[in-house]
Amino acid sequence: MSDESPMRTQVLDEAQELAQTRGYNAFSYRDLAHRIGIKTSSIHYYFPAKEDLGTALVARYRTVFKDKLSGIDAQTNDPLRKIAAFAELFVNTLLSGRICLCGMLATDFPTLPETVQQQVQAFFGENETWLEKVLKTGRDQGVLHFKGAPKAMAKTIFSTLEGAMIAARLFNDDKRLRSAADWVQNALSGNP
Amino acid sequence: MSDESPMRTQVLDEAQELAQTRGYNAFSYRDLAHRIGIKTSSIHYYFPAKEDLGTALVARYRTVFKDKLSGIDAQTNDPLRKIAAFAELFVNTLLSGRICLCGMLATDFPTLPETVQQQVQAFFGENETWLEKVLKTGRDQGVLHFKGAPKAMAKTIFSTLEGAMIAARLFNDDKRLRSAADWVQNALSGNP
DNA sequence: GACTATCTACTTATGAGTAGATAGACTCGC
DNA sequence: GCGAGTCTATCTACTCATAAGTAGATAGTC
Repeated sequence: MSDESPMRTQVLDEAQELAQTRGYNAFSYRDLAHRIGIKTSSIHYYFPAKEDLGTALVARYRTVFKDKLSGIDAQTNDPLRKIAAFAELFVNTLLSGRICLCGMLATDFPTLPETVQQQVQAFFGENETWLEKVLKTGRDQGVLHFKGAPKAMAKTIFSTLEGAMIAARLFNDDKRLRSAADWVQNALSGNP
Repeated sequence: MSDESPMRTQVLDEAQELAQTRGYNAFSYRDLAHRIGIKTSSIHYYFPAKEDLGTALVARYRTVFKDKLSGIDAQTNDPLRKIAAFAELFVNTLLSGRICLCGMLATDFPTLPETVQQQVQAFFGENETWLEKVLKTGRDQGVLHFKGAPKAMAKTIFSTLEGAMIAARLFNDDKRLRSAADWVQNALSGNP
């Protein structure tokens, strides 16, 4: 039952898609089993309880996302470009017909097992810390312009992107997310 | 079974609280019945199917919200104050331990009955139309400053507030929503 | 023979919804 | 002004499907 088992990965993949489109409470082991073509008991073999599946799901998502942030850092040093690339991650997720996994789970929050709640909070924290650093550096360099603490600004930007994703899907309109992302960049770059 | 039946209202009240805290798929007629102290069949008497309950819920929410917008319009003509009062509606909801009903339902969107989906979209539309008008007037008067179409700006502001509510609850931190609201106002008022 | 991965077959609880009984209030004709 | 029927709101008692999880058989692999 190694972490790299193809079946385990497939279960996580399908679970992630369902969680990103329907939410934590709106998919079941049954749904997963049907999609994959196995029995629910086989899923219990890899993830004894749904909590285990949820935890593994967000843990993997966090890892993948951290790698993407590292990718951005490796790609450019320009703070404004970093913000643009960050927003692009969200646009790409939306274009694949999904919402950010942790955006979905954040609305399901009170119904989640505690270990999953902690993972979701950790995801938000990591992203906001990354953004904070970019914002601070950018302001120190004089290329980004905003009032108040970089941490507060980071939280607001992250919230805006998460909210815009949800609204964009509601109307099946990517432009909503795009224009939210543009607004953020415009405001930070100090344009009127 | 008139719309003003106290029991019907109580069912809607409890359902709304559950929907605003847990989401559409995470509450049942059973939960409702337990809370109120009646049997599930009594709820079916007022709302034959969950879809009926969901539709009535959002319909009522829209009406209440429209009244609040009218209240703001009656209270002030200053566009910036209107925006502030609008944001205040969200803060108050959050302080009562809830997320905007339609923010919750927007993430549950693909799992909702069609009639409920339409209601949720209508709610977003109404709010954004109201905001759009305020933004347009404000810019024409020279008191609000932003690039692009008022409609696009309205959508972004609304998304930001919805997203910030969700994130604020995740960390039980009202300040997240407050600082998002402040940022919106700052950006619109043309401060750096 | 132990380990891995899967299956069949089950349990217990829940969810949405239906059928039909009942008790009390309301009303209409005599 | 009273009784027969009707309406309102609730209940009991079900159905059928699903959800999460368990026990234990089995077949292949190391």
